[in-house]
Amino acid sequence: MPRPASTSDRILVAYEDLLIEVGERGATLDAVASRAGVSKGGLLYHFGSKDALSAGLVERLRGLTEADLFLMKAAPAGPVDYLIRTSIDAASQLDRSLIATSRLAQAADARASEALATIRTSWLTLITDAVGDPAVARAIVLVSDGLYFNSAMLGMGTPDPADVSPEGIESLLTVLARFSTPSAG
Amino acid sequence: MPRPASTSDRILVAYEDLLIEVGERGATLDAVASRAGVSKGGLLYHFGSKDALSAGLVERLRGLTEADLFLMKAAPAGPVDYLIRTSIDAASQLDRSLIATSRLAQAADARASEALATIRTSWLTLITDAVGDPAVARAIVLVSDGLYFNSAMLGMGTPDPADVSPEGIESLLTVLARFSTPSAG
DNA sequence: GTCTATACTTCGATAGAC
DNA sequence: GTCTATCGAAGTATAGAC
Repeated sequence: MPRPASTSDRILVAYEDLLIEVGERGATLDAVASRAGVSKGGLLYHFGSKDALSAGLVERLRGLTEADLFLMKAAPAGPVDYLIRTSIDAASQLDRSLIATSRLAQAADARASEALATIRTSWLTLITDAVGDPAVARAIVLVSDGLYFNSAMLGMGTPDPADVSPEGIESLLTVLARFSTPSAG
Repeated sequence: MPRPASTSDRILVAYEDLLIEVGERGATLDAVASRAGVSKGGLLYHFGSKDALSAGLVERLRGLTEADLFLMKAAPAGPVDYLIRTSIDAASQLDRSLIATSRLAQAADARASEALATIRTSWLTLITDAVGDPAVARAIVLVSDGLYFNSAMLGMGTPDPADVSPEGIESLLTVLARFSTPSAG
C-alpha cells in the first residue's frame, strides 16, 4: 500500500523538484510551499528553517542510497552494469534526490557535498572489489559521474549532451566491459 | 605584456571566483563589486544588469574555449591526452570559466547550458575523429565530464572525491589508452 | 567612469489566530 | 497542523552628483 505521502514527504519532494527545475535560488520557501500545497507557515511547522529543509533533503538521500547499495551489490549483471544503467535513470527517486543534492552542493552546502562524497566513495569501493584493478574502477566511476553530470544539466535548455539512449548505454557498457575483463579484449 | 586587466575583466573574474566559491546565490552584485574593487554603481556601468553580467561570463567562456580547441587539435600527445589532462587543471583560466558557467547552468541559465553543450559537442567530435570508434569517444568524453564534475564539487567542503593526483591521471590515461588503441590490449 | 543614495521587490522567519 | 499578517534583511536596479 503506497501510503499517501505525509506532508513532510510532499514538502521534500517539492523541494527536490524545484531544485532540479529552477536551481537553488529559485527553490524559495514560498515556491516550495506552493508546490507542496501548503502555506509558508505550514511548511515551517515541519521544517523550522530553510537549513533544516536542506538537512532533511540530504537525510532523505542517505536513506535512498543505503537501499540502493544493497541492490547494486546483489545486481545479477554485476555492480558495473547496475551503476552505469542507473546513472541515467533521471526518473528514479534516487537520481532525482542525487541531482537535487548536487544543486545544493554547488550552492556551497557542506552537508550536501559531504553526502555526495560519501556515496561516491561507496561506489568506488564496490566497483573496485568487482573489477579488481583500482585504475579501471576509477575510470568506470568517472563515466558514471559524467553521466550524472550530463543528467544534471538536462532539462535546463540543453539540447542533447550525451547520447543516453538505450543503444548508447549498451555500446557504452560494451566499451567498459572491454577493459573490465581484459580476457575479452 | 600582460596589460593591466580592464575593469570589465576584473569584474568578470570576480564573478567567476564567487560563483565557484559560494555558488550562484552568493555571487550577488554587492559581492562581485566588492571583490572587483568597485562600487555597485560602478559595476552596473559596465554591465547594465545581472543578466548582462552572466551573458558576459558566457561570452568570455566562448573565447577561451575557441582558443583551447586549437591547442587540443594540435596537442603533441593527441586530443585524448590533452582533454583528460586539462580536465582537472582547476587553476587554468578555462577551467575556472567552465566551472563558473556550470554553476550558472545549474541555476537554470539557458545561455550557460547551451554554451556548455556546444563545447561538449566540439570535444566529442574531435575525440571521435581521433579514436575512430564513436562509443569509445563517448566513454572518454564522459570520463572528462566526470573529472569536471568532481572538480566542480571540490573547494566546497568535499574531502577527496576522485584521485586526481598526477599518478592517478597517468593510470587513468593508461586505462583509456587500453581501449583507444585495441592493438595495445 | 565611478560613487552615494534610494526605490522597489523578494526572501526567510516570527507571531498569533483558528 | 495549518493559516494569515507582518517584520527586518538583502537583492536588483535607478537617479543623479562628482
